[in-house]
Amino acid sequence: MASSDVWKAFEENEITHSVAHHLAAIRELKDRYGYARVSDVARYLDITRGSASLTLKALRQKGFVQEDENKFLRLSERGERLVDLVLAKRAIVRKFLKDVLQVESHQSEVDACKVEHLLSEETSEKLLNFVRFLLAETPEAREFLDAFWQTGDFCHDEADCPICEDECLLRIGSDS
Amino acid sequence: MASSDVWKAFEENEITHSVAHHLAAIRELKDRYGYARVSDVARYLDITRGSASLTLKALRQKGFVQEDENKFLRLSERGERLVDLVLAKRAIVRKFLKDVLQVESHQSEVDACKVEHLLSEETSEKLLNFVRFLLAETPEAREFLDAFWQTGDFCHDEADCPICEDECLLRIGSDS
DNA sequence: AACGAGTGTTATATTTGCAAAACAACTGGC
DNA sequence: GCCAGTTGTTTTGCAAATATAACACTCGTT
Repeated sequence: MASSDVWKAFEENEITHSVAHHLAAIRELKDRYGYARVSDVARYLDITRGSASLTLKALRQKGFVQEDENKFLRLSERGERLVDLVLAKRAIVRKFLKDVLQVESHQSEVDACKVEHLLSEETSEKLLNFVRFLLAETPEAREFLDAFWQTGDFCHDEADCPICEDECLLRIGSDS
Repeated sequence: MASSDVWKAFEENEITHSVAHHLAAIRELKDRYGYARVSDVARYLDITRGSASLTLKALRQKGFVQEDENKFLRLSERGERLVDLVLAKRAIVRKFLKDVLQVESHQSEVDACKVEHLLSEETSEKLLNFVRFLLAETPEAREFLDAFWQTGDFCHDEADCPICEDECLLRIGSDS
């Protein structure tokens, strides 16, 4: 009766959305200004210093962040790797949404940001490959994309829809 | 200095992951067994009745769920629409991951389940269209997919990568 | 009538993420 | 040297989402 193993996996992520952005903030701030302190992170994320201080303390204890003698923050090796992964996922998804699906730019940003820390490595890698292939200038990719973009709305008819044969998804396209 | 409007949008979702699955449980249980009570939902989701009771009470107050004289639950009109959307998004993503990217089946399930309630309507609709077009038997789609699947790993070279020109994502492909 | 199983609710606790406020330490201008 | 501003920490409080445990109701069996 229970199909609970799948949906409960939602909790079991290495990091939370909030943590991902704390780490990314350090990366970004160091890149841009050469350093990142607690206050800088707080300002960047538009939260209070107290809040940032607590979150970053936890991240220090978990070994993702280290602190300078001058209270300058930096990512540990693990932290760097984690941020690499998260930022890569965000960039891949954003690229896919914006440049392939042609989702509006800001919306691409938001959606990519929401899922960046949730995607598995397998999915991310395969999506990366897919987007790379799609946007490379091979003839197959070019022709396919041209055809796709030109077609606009496709298949509002249940009969020959390759998804609806499994489960009916037409409702999503009809009233919104 | 602050780019905080994007990442804080994570909170602003119509429903949470948990709520999505409570609603989907009602749908599923009614389809399968003809009725859904608090305990049935709890069993289905493998949580305690107390927890389900509270969540469902909130959903009743928000007008997504209604209750029979016999304590049987059913989705309101709004609830039905919401579940339609969520399940459609899950199905679209799963289909895309599994049948296009060829992500392993269970992983597709898990990843789809994690993002189902986070995607915007715009993204979902465009993804739906994309997958439909891709899996329809047009020559462009066929040739493209054949070429893609056959190629396997693509472009492990930063130089001609259409994503890395913007931001370097190669790290994701190299060590995992 | 009484009991046990199943059901639903409530009371209480935990965790997470944030804000607000109080405090100590440092810094730079005067 | 002093004072103002900035920084980092800590304490406290809050809200949301969940969990557990205890309680109350109903119903069928005996």
